[in-house]
Amino acid sequence: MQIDERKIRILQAIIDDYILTAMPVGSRTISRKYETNLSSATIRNEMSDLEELGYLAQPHVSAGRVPSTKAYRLYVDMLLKDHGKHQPGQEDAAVRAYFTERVRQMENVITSAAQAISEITRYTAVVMMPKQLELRISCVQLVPMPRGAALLVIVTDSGILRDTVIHVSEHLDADALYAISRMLTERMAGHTLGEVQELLKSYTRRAGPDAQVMQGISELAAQMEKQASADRVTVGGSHNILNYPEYSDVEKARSFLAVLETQDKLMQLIRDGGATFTVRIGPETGLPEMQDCSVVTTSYAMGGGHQGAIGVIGPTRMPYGRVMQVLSTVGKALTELMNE
Amino acid sequence: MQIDERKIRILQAIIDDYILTAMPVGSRTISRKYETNLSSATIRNEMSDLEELGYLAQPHVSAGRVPSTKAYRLYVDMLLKDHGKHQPGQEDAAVRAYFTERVRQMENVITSAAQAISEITRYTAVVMMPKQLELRISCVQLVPMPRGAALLVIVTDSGILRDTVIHVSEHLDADALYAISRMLTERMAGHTLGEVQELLKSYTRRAGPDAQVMQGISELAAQMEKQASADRVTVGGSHNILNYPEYSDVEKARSFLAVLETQDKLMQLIRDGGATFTVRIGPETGLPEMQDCSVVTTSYAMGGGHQGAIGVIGPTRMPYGRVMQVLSTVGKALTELMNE
DNA sequence: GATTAGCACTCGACGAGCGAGAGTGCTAAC
DNA sequence: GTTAGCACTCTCGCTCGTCGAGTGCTAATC
Repeated sequence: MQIDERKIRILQAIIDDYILTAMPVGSRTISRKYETNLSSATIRNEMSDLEELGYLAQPHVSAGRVPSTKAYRLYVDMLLKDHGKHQPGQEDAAVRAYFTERVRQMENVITSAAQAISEITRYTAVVMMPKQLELRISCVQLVPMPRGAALLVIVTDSGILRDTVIHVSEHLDADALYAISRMLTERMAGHTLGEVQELLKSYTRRAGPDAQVMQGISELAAQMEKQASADRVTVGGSHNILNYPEYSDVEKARSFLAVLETQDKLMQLIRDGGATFTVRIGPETGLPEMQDCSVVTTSYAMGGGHQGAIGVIGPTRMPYGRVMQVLSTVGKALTELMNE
Repeated sequence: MQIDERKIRILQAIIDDYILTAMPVGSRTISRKYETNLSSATIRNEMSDLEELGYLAQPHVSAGRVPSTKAYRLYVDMLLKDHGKHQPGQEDAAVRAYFTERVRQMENVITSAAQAISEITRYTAVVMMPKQLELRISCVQLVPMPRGAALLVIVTDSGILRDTVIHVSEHLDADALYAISRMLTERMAGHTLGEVQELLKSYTRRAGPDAQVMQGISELAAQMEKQASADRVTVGGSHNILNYPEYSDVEKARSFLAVLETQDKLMQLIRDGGATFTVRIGPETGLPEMQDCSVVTTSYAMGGGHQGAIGVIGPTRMPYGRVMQVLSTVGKALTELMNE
């Protein structure tokens, strides 16, 4: 048996309705709401065919039909084909506004992006920031704090900054700290985090008034390098999942949330699929805990040819079109932001 | 009728068992596990008295007893009285280690603290950072970025830092930016955020090569002031609540999580209760959504006489002793950190 | 040959009814 | 004051029967 144009139309209607209601769809529903010129009996025959072809499943004999993974696959593939002629949707401007509104600080782009996406889509969002080797120091600054403490700030050329509190001699006043900062910046600017650590090894060995400072820098640099040398991933709106009836079981919700807290599983979920959209449906995610979920991802460009990824995780029953629209808009905005 | 020492002992046993199991406690359980020299019948009589006194309730006639709000109140008040002689518990060192391990960066103390507390206690943690009027600028720094962009960083004396990306003239190289940074810092250091904004108003009006920079500073300062002038509160481990059977109903869990996302309700929950411990049990929280929850809070000292608050939210059935122990330890550590 | 009306059939949801078990309250004895 | 004994109550889990949604099949119609 072959799938023809009418079968596809009906399948689409079933998926649309199921996405809306999360309830098995009956033949009468389709005949009344979508294909008004066909009787329920006809739809029934078509549905029976579609089931035989593997696109539909019945939870039990007297329930309506539910789309299978294969059906979603078809549905998404059709969407993806259309998506080339991505018309800047009605929502586009709103999404963009909402997103840029939220992302102000360089340091928090990732987090803000995840939050924005999750709030717009009402699903769970993940944003991945690729590892950055070769992070170069741009500026080192000691900021005076009360009682012999100082805030040590290191800024890199890509706008990542870290700080930590260190102890310094009480004799050093603001001017002295400033002088040290200038000296440090001059000496370290342009060097990678690794080089700086290497450079400082000799210092820390011989004791001296600056030893504290140098050790602080060394530690902070090490920490920054460690953080930057791994892909980092943030999650936004993790408990949006509770809004959907497929997760009205707390146990399921918990195992879902557990996955989100496991870095490497999360990585596996949004592992890069190329420049354009990737959609993993149900079992395609590769995680048994995510059987009923789909993951839609796309990428954004960081400087230096690196690629980050953003994605949405939700029930397989997801308005893929809308989600892709949002992701695409945010992805573009992120790319611009990173390279502006 | 009066409550005597034995009644209290029995009540305590009931509460302890209920905290452990979350199941109504029967007379036989107490007689076997806690008061082995008394028969279940005796316990039954005592329980009947305790119920009359308002300390116990029965979900239904043939179920065991469940402690009432009043019972928890008594229990907690006794704990609080004992807590003066706060023996540095066995866990103390571990908690402290775990906490300091997590809190490295000044900028993220609040978030890290919330996470640490929630991970240690397995409940939901809230950390409040009091508003800071009079935030003084300590340092302004422009860090070169590719293609006519620069990262503007402002650091305040209390270690808060914010950054934003601004456009600058392409003619300005690293040295020039550094010179500007020095000039800016010299001029602004020691001034409050408000003053700086005032100061800059004149600048932004007359156009010039620096107008971009000045406007950037002004905007960032405004943003920082806005953020700092309100009490800020962060939540950690929000979905720990799903681990407890009283929230096995998704609807309840959702309304719980909704409260956590509402700043002012959250504020209301941990609004300061003085230097020492405050425990709000069930209805005492003042929020109908939190009927079955208790909130334990304590405070930590920031510089300048300001007080922040940290707290734990969990089911009324909570090991109050342990929670207070943890909060006390973390509170002290925070105070030290803030004033070191 | 495709579409449709009609009808028997299937199966889950829901409520009623029942027995088992847990735990109580009361009484009488110690 | 404490305890053993017993009748009583109420929930939980089970089965059973009814209701309704939705199907598949057949025969009639376009």
